[in-house]
Amino acid sequence: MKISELSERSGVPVATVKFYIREGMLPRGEVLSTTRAEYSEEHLARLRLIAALADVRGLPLSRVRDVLALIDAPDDDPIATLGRAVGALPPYVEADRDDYPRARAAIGELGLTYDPDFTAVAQLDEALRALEAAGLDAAPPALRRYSDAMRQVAAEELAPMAGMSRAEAVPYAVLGTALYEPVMLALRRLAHHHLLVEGRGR
Amino acid sequence: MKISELSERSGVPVATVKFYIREGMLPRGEVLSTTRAEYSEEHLARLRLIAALADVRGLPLSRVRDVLALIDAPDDDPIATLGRAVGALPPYVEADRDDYPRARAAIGELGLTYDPDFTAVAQLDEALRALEAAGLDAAPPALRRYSDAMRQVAAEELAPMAGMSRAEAVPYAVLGTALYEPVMLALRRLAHHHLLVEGRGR
DNA sequence: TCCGTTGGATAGTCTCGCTCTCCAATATTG
DNA sequence: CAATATTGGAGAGCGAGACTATCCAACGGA
Repeated sequence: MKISELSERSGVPVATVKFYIREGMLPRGEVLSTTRAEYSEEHLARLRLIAALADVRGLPLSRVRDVLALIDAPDDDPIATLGRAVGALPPYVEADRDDYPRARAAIGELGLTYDPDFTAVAQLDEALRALEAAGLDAAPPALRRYSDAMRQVAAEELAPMAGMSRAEAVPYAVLGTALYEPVMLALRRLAHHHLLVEGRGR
Repeated sequence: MKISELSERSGVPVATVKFYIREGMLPRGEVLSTTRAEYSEEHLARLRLIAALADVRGLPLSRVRDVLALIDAPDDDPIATLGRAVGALPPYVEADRDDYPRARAAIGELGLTYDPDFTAVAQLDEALRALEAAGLDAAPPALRRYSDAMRQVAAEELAPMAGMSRAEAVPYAVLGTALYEPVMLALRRLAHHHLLVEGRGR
């Protein structure tokens, strides 16, 4: 297909497609002549992935680039690759330290694995710091309700990955992490609403 | 306290504090003389709230303003106020339509309350659209694992609100929604990691 | 007394994410 | 076959957002 079709089918303006190509996020189409280049279904899928991360999740393009780079070149350790890939998603923290006291304590009490190289540890530490600063309860007992629910969810989510190659697993896991998060958060808010409305109605 | 102390205790640069005051997000201190103004603990709390929403959650200042406005002037219906307040948090959607087919179907099957005025409905619809576009499973059975977990979490979270006045409840609910979300997401990622590492170790 | 700090206003800066303009070459249409 | 439209590609330009730097007159502390 030509660039105008690619644009129509993805909903991304032609000028923006060109911009993504220039930025190296989307490969150039196969050049047929000076005024023709052919784009494949793979280009479309890639473009939709970029749009999903950038528009739906609101990732800055620099983060989208990071995620794409990890998808393109997963290294030998798929767990480490996955860790870095989901680390590119919000909330953004600089993993500059190697000691995360709040997160370490919480993770220990909750029976999870503490690995300072995994970005989620820094994210948790930062989130707990913010809770404390705002005067909300950040102690392990209050966190238990979240960790129990999340372990259950995580176990069900990982089941489909059992039969995948690592080349398939990384984009799947990144997309899944990125795109199910808003679903989960919306359902939490809807559950609050449901409980409040129900409580008032009676 | 003076502005320099306010700045130190909050970690926000003086120039930025001035900027927030100019933008009307933070009230001016009580003017004592041409070169002195007195800031209270409430100013500090407000500033920390702004910093939590803007820095930790990465909200655009326009959204922070929306949240603050709702905290400052909750209207007569606390549930509607709460709905609009959490609607100011990401993910951002314009609630322009009044029909959200995917969300409506999912909410119906999951036994929740469908209310098109509640922003989370639009957020869910958008999130499901993105899932479909990416080829991931957005059907109600796949969503069940999230809704079950979220209902359980939501019920435990609402318990402390029973004894609050509505003036207390709105900021509490907004802050809680905003600040526990990253905790929950980090724990989900940690649970994935834990399960993967554990599975590999054996 | 005198230097450093303060509150307050204005203008400047930097990044991001496009979007606009241009161009020559090629398709398409009448 | 001529006239017109469209294409791929490159560069510069732009508008929003969020600060940040400069300036200034008026204090206040040593």
